[in-house]
Amino acid sequence: MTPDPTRDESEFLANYDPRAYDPVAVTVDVVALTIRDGSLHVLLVRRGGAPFEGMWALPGGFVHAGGRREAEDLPDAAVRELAEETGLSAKGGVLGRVHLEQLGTYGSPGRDPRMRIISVAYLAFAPELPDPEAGGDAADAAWAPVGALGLTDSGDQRPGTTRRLAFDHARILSDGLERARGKLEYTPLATAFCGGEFTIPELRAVYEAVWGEELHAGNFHRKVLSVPGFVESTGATSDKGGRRGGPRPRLYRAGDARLLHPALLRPSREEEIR
Amino acid sequence: MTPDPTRDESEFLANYDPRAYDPVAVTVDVVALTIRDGSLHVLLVRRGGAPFEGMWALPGGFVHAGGRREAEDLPDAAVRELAEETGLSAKGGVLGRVHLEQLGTYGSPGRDPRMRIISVAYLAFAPELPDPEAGGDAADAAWAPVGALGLTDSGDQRPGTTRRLAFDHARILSDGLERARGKLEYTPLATAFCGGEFTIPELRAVYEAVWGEELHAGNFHRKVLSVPGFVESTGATSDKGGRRGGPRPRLYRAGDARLLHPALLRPSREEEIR
DNA sequence: TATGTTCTTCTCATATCGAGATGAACTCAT
DNA sequence: ATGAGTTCATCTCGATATGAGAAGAACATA
Repeated sequence: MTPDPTRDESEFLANYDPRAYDPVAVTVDVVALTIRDGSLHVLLVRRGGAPFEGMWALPGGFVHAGGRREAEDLPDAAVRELAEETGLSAKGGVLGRVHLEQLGTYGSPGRDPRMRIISVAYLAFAPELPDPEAGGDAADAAWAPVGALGLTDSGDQRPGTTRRLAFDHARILSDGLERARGKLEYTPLATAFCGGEFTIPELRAVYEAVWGEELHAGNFHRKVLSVPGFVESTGATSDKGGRRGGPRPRLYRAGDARLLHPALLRPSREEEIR
Repeated sequence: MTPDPTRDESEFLANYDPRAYDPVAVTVDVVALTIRDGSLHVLLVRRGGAPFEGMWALPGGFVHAGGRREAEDLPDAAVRELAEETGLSAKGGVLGRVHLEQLGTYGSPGRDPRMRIISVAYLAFAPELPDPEAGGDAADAAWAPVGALGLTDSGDQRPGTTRRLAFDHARILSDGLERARGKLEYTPLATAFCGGEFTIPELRAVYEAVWGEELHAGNFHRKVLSVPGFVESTGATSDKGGRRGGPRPRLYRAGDARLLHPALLRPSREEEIR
């Protein structure tokens, strides 16, 4: 995409001093979401050092920009920090199936007391993962139920919430949740929260956990099967019925659709329209 | 959002050396879109210096991070660069009504031959604006018809295109166009391309220019009026008929909706679903 | 075995959409 | 001034999608 510099530019580059620009650092932060016990959880680490020591934060850290270490791309930095701070291995299995997308960039002056820091936030959807193990700069790491973090619509945390989030991470998490809620409407990404094979009720549980409201089981079932490419049947049936009874649901896997058409709109949008 | 550092942290900050991190610079680039003569145009500048001297690029530049100059927020930097390089004044009038939103961040190693540069791209929707005047680092500035840039789906430019784009700006522009196309579906942002008062056919022309396909006039009319809060009537009527005839259309202004419900879906989505 | 739960498929009324048609209002060329 | 062609605004009609509810079969648990 970027052509090689011409010979004229080589001369220019030889005299170029990167230090002539303002000092600024770039970090990545990851909003990693999963479903545990039927409710939405986010991966958090407890900070082992200043600033905000002892508070909880999104996993993340500085991007290797290319000074002493080898330059790494932004998504690679996100996966590396996720692995370093939580022990969730990127190799093959565990992090292999996660969906990773860029969420947004947060760079207000003063968002980090150390210096001017621009943070590129990533959003990850993962099926149920094992408990994380703290590493790197993290004193602790855990899946935290999103509902217990007391997030408000404005991106703050309600007073009295036990796990306080460092920096502007409450805002980043709020933006990530809203993005996730929206993406479930018009993309098949809910399947990224499930394993390789799943049932329609399991898929419905994902929607209910992310959207925070119950859905009409019959209509949801009809809708999922009527959207082309959303899911495809495996022919098999789950070997167990539901925990509280009911017939054994059939098994499906993710289809080849990249967009849901027509979309699966959440019921209670009326309020947020104006 | 970010609490003040505690006393412990003040001590930490006193010993903190920003230079310990890799040298990296942060820039903003702006994809400014408008409708001219019924087709979609993007604001471009011709580079006055290396690298890529003489090629066209999105307006943008380095963020004042807070070293010698005062630290500025990212959206402020976007507006400032837009004003500096194109002469479109940010004060009050011209740039006052533009919609600005963050598009994404581009930071692959090697995207800029000078050093590791992380670029935060912004997307701007503007009503018809005057011709820009080159300033700052720009040798020239102009509204370029998007259709003449030979953009492919993969974010490259077709060979033979006259105006070649520097850096990865073809990719950024492609992403911005796709974002704009999608936003028109479920938000009332098409009104940001119109003036304070507009007619339904003018609004339809915006959709047709951005989506690149003709719409059914009757159904579009019914849809716009049926979505609550999309437009509201001024009671007045345009003083002229269409250029090629027809009755004088009625005038409307933007309503108070922030989301279109139900959405206004583009017809030819079938292809891009898989 | 009895009871309650859940999966899956229907039904039906309502809402929305795509395609086409119509009449009135207007511009432009003759 | 007249006629031809264009466009606005509204309506119709069939096809499709949606929300709410119902019903039967399969299953877990007591």
